[in-house]
Amino acid sequence: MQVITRFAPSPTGLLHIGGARTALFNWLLARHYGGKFLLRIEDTDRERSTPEAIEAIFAGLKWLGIKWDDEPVFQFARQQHHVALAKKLVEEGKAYYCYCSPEELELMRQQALARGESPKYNGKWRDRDISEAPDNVKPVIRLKTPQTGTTELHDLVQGTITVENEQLDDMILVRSDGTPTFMLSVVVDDHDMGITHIIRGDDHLTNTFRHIQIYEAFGWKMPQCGHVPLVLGSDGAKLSKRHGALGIQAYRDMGYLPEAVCNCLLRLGWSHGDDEIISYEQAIEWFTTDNLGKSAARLDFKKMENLNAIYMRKEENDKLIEELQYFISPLTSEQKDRLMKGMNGLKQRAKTLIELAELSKIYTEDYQPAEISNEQSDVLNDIYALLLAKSEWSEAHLETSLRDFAQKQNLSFGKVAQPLRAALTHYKITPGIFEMLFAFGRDESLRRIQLVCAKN
RNA sequence: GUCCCCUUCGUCUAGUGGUCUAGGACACCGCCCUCUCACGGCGGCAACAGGGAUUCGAAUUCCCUAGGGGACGCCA
Repeated sequence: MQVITRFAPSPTGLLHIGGARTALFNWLLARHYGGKFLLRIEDTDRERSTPEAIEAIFAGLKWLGIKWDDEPVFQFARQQHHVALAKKLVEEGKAYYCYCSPEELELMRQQALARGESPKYNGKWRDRDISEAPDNVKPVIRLKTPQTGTTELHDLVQGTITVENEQLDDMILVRSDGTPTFMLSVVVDDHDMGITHIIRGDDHLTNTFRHIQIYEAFGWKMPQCGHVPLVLGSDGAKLSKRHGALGIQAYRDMGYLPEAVCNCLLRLGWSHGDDEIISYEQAIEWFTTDNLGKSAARLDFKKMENLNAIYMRKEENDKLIEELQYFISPLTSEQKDRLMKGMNGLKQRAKTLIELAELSKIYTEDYQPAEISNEQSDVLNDIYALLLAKSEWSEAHLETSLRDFAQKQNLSFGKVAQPLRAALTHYKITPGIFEMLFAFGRDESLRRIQLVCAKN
């Protein structure tokens, strides 16, 4: 049997970190088993669904490197089909019309609450004849669910969970305005799409028991479910705007690489022994629901930064320069050339692309001479003479010459390096001087040194 | 209120009855390397929520308590 998973967000806001992790898990599971990963946009809430949100979902997934198979399914377009199936259930006696008004239901809930019961529908129209229906109320369609016994879920993450059927009420399948509810649409769509495995947040856990009852009413096979705990904010509270319920786009804007974000998300609630740095390929090879954790995890930006730093160091220099373009103004070919030559030293000093962009100013900004002391100026004059005589301009050769020079002058290498650094750039934190000399090139390096010498 | 779930270092986690005086990673601290800052290397700090029970033996099984989370919409 082919494994088919899906990610089914509602386009009512940003694609946040929790949703991204859910998508990642489903994608990895499908890839692991050589199956399919489908995307379904649950746009049935016409009030809150927006084209911008749909676009943000597409863009977010693409950025993360999560590619879905086939065309996305839009749930709204399938409404007629959903309703038709609900009506079929009514004909079969498995669902019924309910004429309770919203006010009546609200009262019902409050009364149940007052009795210490869970606030649920009391089944008023379950066995009542339609002839008793009031004229002024448009009915909803409710599922006739079992009132006794239990419903069992064999969850891939949580294990077997049992709920008393009396805890569940007759859920609404079709609203009084004739539109299907989420409960109905999800089940029908998952069935029609051939979904075999669903990984989703455990906020859906109780919904799943309702889904099971709908599957049973239709006589369909229930997909395998795995409910993963939610991602919490760094303070352990539910994610809110304050601590990271940001759109995935925000992580890009903070200068993180998608590989690092995915790696970080992967380790939130999933593990493979002591492995920490896990490539997409390895994740696909290793990912199953067996090692998904059961407890909620907090998002740690320090760890995300650390991972990002690791991925940046591993990244090819030209790729990094490409990524950098997102944060800086267009580069001239000369600037690009310098950056290429100096990137090795820069990328191990930055944790994010934003920091890298900041550091890269050493090579891209206009030159500002730095201040040096008279003593340093003397040394610098000698260095200038030394370098001027050089035709070979490799890092290794420059290092040999300058170290040799320091030794002959009986100077600690710091005494040589400091004025040279100051002459090349006014930045205090920089890559090593040999790399900088190399990146700037012979002409520019000498020009800068000479300028400082002349000034003093 | 009712139901469901969770609980190992500050954080993410390994751990499925004996190999645990509990391992790794991030963070933090110290040392080394060193031309600044980093990278890197070495070392340190630091946890089985509490209480019972089962067992020769429990982080691992069971029960209770506490804490946290989730769900209870004509939202998804």
